[in-house]
Formats: sequence, C-alpha cells, structure tokens
Amino acid sequence: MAVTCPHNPEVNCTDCRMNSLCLPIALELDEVERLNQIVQRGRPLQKDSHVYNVADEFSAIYAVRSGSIKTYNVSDQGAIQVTGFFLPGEIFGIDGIAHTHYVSAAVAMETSAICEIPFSRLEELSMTMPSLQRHFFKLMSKEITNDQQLITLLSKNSAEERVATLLLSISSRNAKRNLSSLRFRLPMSRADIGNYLGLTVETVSRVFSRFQKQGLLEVDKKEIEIKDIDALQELSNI
Amino acid sequence: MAVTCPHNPEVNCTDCRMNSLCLPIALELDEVERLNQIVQRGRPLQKDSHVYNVADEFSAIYAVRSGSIKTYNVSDQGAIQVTGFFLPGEIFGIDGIAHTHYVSAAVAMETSAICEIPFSRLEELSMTMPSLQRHFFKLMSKEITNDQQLITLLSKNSAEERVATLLLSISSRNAKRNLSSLRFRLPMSRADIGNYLGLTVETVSRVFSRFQKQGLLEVDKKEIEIKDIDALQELSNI
DNA sequence: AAAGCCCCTTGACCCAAGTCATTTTAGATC
DNA sequence: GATCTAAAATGACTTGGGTCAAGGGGCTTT
Repeated sequence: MAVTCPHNPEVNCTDCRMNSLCLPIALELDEVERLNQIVQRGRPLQKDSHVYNVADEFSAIYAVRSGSIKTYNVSDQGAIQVTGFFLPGEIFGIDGIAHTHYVSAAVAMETSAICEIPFSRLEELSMTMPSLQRHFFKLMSKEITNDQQLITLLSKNSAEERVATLLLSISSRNAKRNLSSLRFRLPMSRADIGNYLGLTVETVSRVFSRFQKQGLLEVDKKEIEIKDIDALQELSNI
Repeated sequence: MAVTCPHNPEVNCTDCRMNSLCLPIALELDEVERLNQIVQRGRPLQKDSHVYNVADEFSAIYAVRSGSIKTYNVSDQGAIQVTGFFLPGEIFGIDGIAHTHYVSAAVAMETSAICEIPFSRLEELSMTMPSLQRHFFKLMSKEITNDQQLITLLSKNSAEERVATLLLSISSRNAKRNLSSLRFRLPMSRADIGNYLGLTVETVSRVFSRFQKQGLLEVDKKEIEIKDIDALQELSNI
C-alpha cells in the first residue's frame, strides 16, 4: 500500500485506512471495487465549511476520510441542535433520505476530507449486492440506536454523566482507529459539546473543571488526558 | 370491502384500512399482494403483553393494526427509557436490525393487533422491488429524524413545551387516521409520558393541570379535549 | 506590541423541575 | 358495597443547572 497523506483525494476504498470501519467492512474485495467506482472524493474542506446545508437537495450520503464533521438541525425558529460528531470512517447524511432535501447541516470542525456516495447509485448497487443492502440497513438502524442512547442520556442523566459519556464515546472511537484512547484532542468547542448534550457552555466548563479537580481528567483547552477511566465509566455506565 | 373488526386477524394488506399509512403506501396493487404474502397476523395482544423483549432474537419488524404500542430501552442498570408510542399503521422494531437481538422492548398499551413482517423475507422482497427498498430506507430515515426531533425537544425545551409537542403529535397522527384531532383518549399513562419526555410524573400532572386552568385543555383522566390548539402550537412551535 | 476577537473559565444569584409526603380517584377483587 | 391497589393530583421544600456578569488567555490583524 502506498504511503498516503490523510487528506489525499487519490486514495480509493480498497487502500483507504478506514475501510475496516467504513462501508467496505461488509464487502468482498471485488464488491469494494464496485463501491469504489461510485464514490466521489473532493478536495479537503476547510474548518467551518459546509458539506451540505439545511434545505439543500438530498443526493448523497458521506463518509469522513480524515478530520471531523458535526451535523446539526435548525428548527423553524432558528434554534440549533447539534445531532452528531463524526470521525474518520463514520457515515453521515443519512437523515436526508426520508425527504428530498436535507433537514440538517454538516460542517467540518477542522480541515477534513470526505467521500461522497451518490444515493441513487448506492440504491442501484444495493439491489445487486445483498451484503451492501444489509450493511446499509444496519448502518441506519445503528444510527437509530445511537440517537436513542442520546435520548436516554438527555432524559435521565446529570451534566456530569452526560459529559463523561461523551468523553468515553470519543475515547473508544479513537481506540478503533488505533489512536490513543486516553490522550486526544477534542475536535469540537465547548459550545458544541453543550449544545449536543443539552447543557450551557458554562456547565460544560464547570464539569471539566470539576473532573480535573477530582483527578479524572487533565484538561488543556481541547487536549484531554483521561487519568481515571474507571471513575468516568462509573459515572457513565451505559 | 368486508366490514371488519379492528382486531380481526383475517384482514389482508389490500383491504386493511391502514394501507394508506403503512408499508403498502408506496406500492402498486400487485406489489401489495406480494407483501401481503409475507405478513403474519396473530391474535390480538392483551394490554401489557410484550411483542418482543430486550435481548429477544431479532427476526421481524412490526406494524400496528389496531390499538397502540410503546417501545422502551433498558440500560445496563435497569433504567427504562420509553422511546416511542406507535399508533395504527406505524412501524416499530426497526432498531433491532443493527444487532442480532432487540435492544428494546415493545408492549401493548391496550388490546392491540399487530402485523409481523419477517425481516429476511422483507430483505428478499426489497431486492426485487425497488419501491419497497426505497420506502423502507425512507421509513428508517424518518425514524432517525423523529428521534432527532425528540433529542432537540429534550435538550432545549421546557416541561410545558414538551407536553404541548407530544399532544400535538398525537393530535395530528389521529387526524391522519380520520379520528378527531381535538378529542381523543391518550393510550399511555402519565408515567409513560414523563419517562418519554424526560420529566417526572408530578411535573406532567402539574402541566396538565396548568393547561386546564389556562383553558388550553379539558382533561378527564386519559380523555383529552384540546380547547386552544393555537396556544399549544405557540408553545410547541416545531 | 497593541488592539480586537473569540473561546473558555469562574463566581453570584435564581428558578424550573425534582423529591418527598399526603390526599383523591378509579378500577379491580372478593 | 367493602376492601385493595394503582394512577393521578397537589402542596411544601430542595437543588442542579441556567442566567448574568466579569475576567483571562490565546489567536489574528494591523
């Protein structure tokens, strides 16, 4: 395999370092190649630039190749709700399928590269590739169970429990990418975390401070070091 | 069309009064018949009996034919989170697809009849019936956007706003079934409402009382009459 | 290097909703 | 119709997290 820059648009699915987490995971080698044919790779996105915006026409779903993406909904009154943070290998844009237009927006939280998968082509491919159809069903169903876990978190858990759960989620998703599960850089702002978890920035900040004081974390701006993962898990226990 | 009892297990998809809301909505007549072939209809379920339970093997999704169903998740520590209320024509059990076993449970809130749709048969059928595949994708995507609306509600709205939103949701879903949108019987308990909305029973009860005092509702146990739908919409505005 | 901006942190205060306790009501069972 | 039980309503009190306000540190811009 060639050595590749993480934002390199030339990488194909077969060689992509994320293929063990991304759509190809359920496919045979020749199937991956057929999927690869329909995937479109653009140039890297700068921080804060949109992949798609609310009311854009829905035509594709996306995979993160490098960097990180956040998605958010905008209510009729303009209120913003962050609905997800997506790391390399993760799929976003699925919510657009039910409608002809996106109901959410997706923004790069840092310089990021993404793969665009035109949905109509994916549907066609699914018709002839049972494993892809099944995987795609699973992917959507996984998104549903994720959302339901967030619902439970918001509905039943305290600020500390919510923050602990998010940190552990990022930690374990990092581990899957062979990154450190105990030391990492949060790609999102405190405001994003608060919005996602249904808390104010002040509360998020206070929780980070408290965790630091209690020796659970070492926090330096966005750099996080988990010092007592057991205590976090105790708080989170999901 | 034959006159049928709402719990009658003999009804088929072609004649079912819910077919304009349920899976058949996207299908041609002959396709509905093919769908009908794989649908299994059991005897009516009594109140409080389970359609499936947490950790049951996943093998089918379900449609409500009559009555009403609630779904809930159970966390490792046994905490219950009600994740949805389902009325006739609505589909539930989709979250099981990502896993081999259900992560949720489904219970009849009153005497109910349901249709069981074996998932493997549905997958096969989808492979040869693009409109069914597409509809099913949409259904799952719709579930995702529903969940995300609930996330926003829990994360950003007050107790009054949450309750108003739920009442309006039930009201409009009733209207689609040619039932009254202003007078109806809530199938769920105050405890279920509270659990679903992330509130205590006491708070739900107090909100109902306040709404009644303000002339927005007439409440008699589970019988609800909406007296000022504009005021409710003002509160909900989603 | 000064100025401006944004993000984050911290403190003081307040209120919506939670907790706890009691009463009322409606069915269910005998 | 008397007794039990569960659901619902209401009041008194408490509290976690929101609100408001102020301050600090690290960017970029000039």
